[in-house]
Amino acid sequence: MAGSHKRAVTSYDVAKAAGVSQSAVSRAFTEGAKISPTTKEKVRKVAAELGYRPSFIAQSLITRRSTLIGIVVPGLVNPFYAAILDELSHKLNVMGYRVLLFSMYRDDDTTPIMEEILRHRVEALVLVSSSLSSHFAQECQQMDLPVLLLNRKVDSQSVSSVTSDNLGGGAAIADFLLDIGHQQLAFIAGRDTSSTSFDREMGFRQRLEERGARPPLRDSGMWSIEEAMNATRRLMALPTPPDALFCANDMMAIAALNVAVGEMGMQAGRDISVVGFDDIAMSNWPLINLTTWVQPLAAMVESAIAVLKTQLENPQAAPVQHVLKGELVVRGSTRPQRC
Amino acid sequence: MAGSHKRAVTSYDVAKAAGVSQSAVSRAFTEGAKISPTTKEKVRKVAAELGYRPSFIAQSLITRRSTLIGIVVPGLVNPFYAAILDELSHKLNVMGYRVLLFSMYRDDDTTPIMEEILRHRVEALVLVSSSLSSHFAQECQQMDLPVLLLNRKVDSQSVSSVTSDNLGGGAAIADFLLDIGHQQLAFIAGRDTSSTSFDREMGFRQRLEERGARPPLRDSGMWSIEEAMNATRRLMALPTPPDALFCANDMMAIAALNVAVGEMGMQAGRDISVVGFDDIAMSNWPLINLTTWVQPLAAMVESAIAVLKTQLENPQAAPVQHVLKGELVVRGSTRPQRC
DNA sequence: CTGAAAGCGCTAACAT
DNA sequence: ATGTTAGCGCTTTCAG
Repeated sequence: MAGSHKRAVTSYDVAKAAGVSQSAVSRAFTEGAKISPTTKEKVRKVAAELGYRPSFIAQSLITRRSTLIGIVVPGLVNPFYAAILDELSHKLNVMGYRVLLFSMYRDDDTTPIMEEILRHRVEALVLVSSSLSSHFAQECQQMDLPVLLLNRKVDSQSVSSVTSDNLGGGAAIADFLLDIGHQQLAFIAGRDTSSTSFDREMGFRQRLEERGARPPLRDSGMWSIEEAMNATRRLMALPTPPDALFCANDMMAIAALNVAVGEMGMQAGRDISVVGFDDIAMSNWPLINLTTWVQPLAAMVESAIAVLKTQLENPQAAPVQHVLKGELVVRGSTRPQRC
Repeated sequence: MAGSHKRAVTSYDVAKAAGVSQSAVSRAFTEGAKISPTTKEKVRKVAAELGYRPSFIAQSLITRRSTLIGIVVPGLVNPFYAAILDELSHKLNVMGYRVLLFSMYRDDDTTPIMEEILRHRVEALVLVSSSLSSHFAQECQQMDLPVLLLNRKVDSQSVSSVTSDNLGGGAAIADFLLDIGHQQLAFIAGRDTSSTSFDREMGFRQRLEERGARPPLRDSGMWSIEEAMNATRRLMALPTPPDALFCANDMMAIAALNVAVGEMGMQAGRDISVVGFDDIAMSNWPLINLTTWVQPLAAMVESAIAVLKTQLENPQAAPVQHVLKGELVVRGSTRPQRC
């Protein structure tokens, strides 16, 4: 009979086999339940023989706790997201939660995914680098469902978020590039809808302006390797090409490096300076050696967990916006301090 | 009251508000159910106003279908695994399944995770690059739960697996390295427990032997960047260091490149040849430019999906072992054919 | 300490 | 086409 699974062993089956009531079986698998060691042992033994495992589904229905946390990530090709998911899911597992994963493409509509997630009665929802319509934000709030934006924020303060100081990072990079003597800067943006790209650019531009520097050239890499390579090619083909490139994330900076160094034969740190944002693992590899802004990934995940914990304990807790600070790490892709 | 979520809207609430029976509400949300367009509209309107969403939990309990697929990955720092998970979860979502994710460290014991997964009544289980105790293999089979090993196989043919031709890949790399004139080869292994590393090495060694070449030097990188760098340092410090390195995966090959090129100032493709296995995205970057064996990731995921589909339709279907073929892609990290 | 009974939110016969 | 009823597998009063 196609598609028909064998019926799973139920607590009732165990009860019958062990000669006890069904509730005894339940108690045998409930920490701190009133049950004699004797029957507990007996029940557990029979259960093991029969291959009984309490169903989370039935349990969830009655306790109204799914122990599920929904996580939405914008794809996993960017190692930064992969690393976040890795950390996050581990910590959540340790806390006794299971992860319901939704990997979506950047331009997917989140609405159907949100509907799905809510139908699963997740106990909390983490959106990594993606946003939430105000409609759902409101709805989640109404149903006391904790929602957390990680590495993304929205204007309204009604939804919790954990980000790093994108504005400050952009500004520090402007300072750095100016300090080492660059004249013609350029910015390669992520997507226009992204608060992170926006803030990084904003911080960058403002500091440039404050210091009376020329505004940067600009192109968009759409957060994609391919597009960032194209953007780099376009910028370098300009009549007055930039002598320094600030890319909104490491993946795009590495793409720029691949074009400038790999394709055009330039030497990074001499002919051109390239700066990224994130500090993904490979940026530290000798072969890449990218100067970048360190987003404190571990701290961000830690903070996310902390926020989740308080919201889980007290659903009425007010949303919080955490902004963690990062730091510039100077490597070989930028030229040394001018003498 | 801490921790108490607002009770979710139920079909009964909607029924009352819409002046219909509870089953009418159920039918309004069931494709192709016998219900008049009029009441369906009415119910849906009221449901939308109340924010009603059918509970997957209650649905699962009664239909005995969780629409959940468990996926176990050995961490996500290796982009190859991240890419697999990305592909796989997308396709599964499209098929109407949700993904329950478990990211474990390589040396974690899978037993507690397996227990958890089974309690969720997943409809199938995919283990990426990790193995299954014969005990669970048997238990899953008994309960008609499809299990699939992806990028890993076990000796017993009782569990389905999808791999690429690791043996053939290792052999082809031996041929290639010999053909371009290398004398002293070395192999950097993954973990000893890994069938993939084992098969790649086996194919490599056998071909070397067949062609009367010296057996390779050997060290282990434990699938880790750090360890692979250490292994490379050890090998290169030998009295007769190797002139060519075959690493059991791309991450370790890139680590080797980082040491040989970045640290020791060698030029890859001239002073030494390095070959990887997987063909992760970054291996194709000009800055890395790694010669490697292409594991057909898309085809492997496709095949995994196909296997899953048949097993899902017919739980009694016999396990299958799919071995897909890959191909060598020659890039700059190996020296050109000798003239 | 243990069993009986109620019911979590829903689907699927079964009636009407 | 619609309502009524009986569970899905479990936790949790409530008696005993």
